[in-house]
Amino acid sequence: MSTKYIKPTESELEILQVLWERGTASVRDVHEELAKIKDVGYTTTLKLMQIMHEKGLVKRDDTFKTHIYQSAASKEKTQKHLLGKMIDNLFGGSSTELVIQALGNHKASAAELQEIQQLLDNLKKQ
Amino acid sequence: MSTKYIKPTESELEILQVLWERGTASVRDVHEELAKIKDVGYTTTLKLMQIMHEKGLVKRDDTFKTHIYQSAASKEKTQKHLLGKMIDNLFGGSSTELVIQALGNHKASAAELQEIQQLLDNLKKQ
DNA sequence: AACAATTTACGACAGTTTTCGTAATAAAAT
DNA sequence: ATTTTATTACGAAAACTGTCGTAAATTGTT
Repeated sequence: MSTKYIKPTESELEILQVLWERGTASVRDVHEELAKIKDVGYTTTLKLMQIMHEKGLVKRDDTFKTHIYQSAASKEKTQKHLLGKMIDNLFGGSSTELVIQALGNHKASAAELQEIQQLLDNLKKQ
Repeated sequence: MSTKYIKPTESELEILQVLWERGTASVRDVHEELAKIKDVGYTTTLKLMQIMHEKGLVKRDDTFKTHIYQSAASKEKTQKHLLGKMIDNLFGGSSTELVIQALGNHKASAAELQEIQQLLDNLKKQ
């Protein structure tokens, strides 16, 4: 495969977040979401999304004046990639170490713990 | 607290990695470690570490000609911070979702699963 | 003391990221 | 049809990252 993975920047990730949530969205849609959490101009969001399109991070339908964007990669795929990178960079390649840190710091609800338990049981059966 | 956390870049993380491993190190020490895994000039490593010092990412003893550096933050603290950021940015604030992804993708050994199980049992008791 | 080697300091440059203003274009409203 | 509004395109600039060369300062060697 010749498709090289491109790591989204932090701002790009914020935009992808919105796109994943909505499926498809215009620049205006995305911008209004972002404006809730940060102070940024409309054309900044536009430019960012145009660059993301050049990079291949997003696809878009430009049939109509208002272009409609969507993420090129699924949320899961991106999570997997970035997580793998972080495990290598910060946790010496040990996903277990990362899991322990994640569980140790943030407290999960009983239901969430149950979910993890189930996953753990499955892994043990192999 | 007024101490704003500064996110290390990827190159800075490579340097921190060495510092965490060795505790303290000179630029030369760090550079020789990095030279094993990447092709980079000495002054590049030096400059990076100087900038890290300005940012407060590392401390140094410049009593002698050869300055001795060490990380300003522990590995655990940095892991915690970056992990938290990733959970917010990529996993909608759910550490559980991250744990599931991490466990699902990378296979852990039986011993590691046991370790996670133990941690999970502890969490359940609360 | 003179020379060589090591280290830091400094400046510069290319590439990327984030920012936004202005102009051009298209659509909608009057 | 004219005017207003919304959107895209484009260019530019500031900030940051990663790169290294050269000079200055310090230490070590002969």
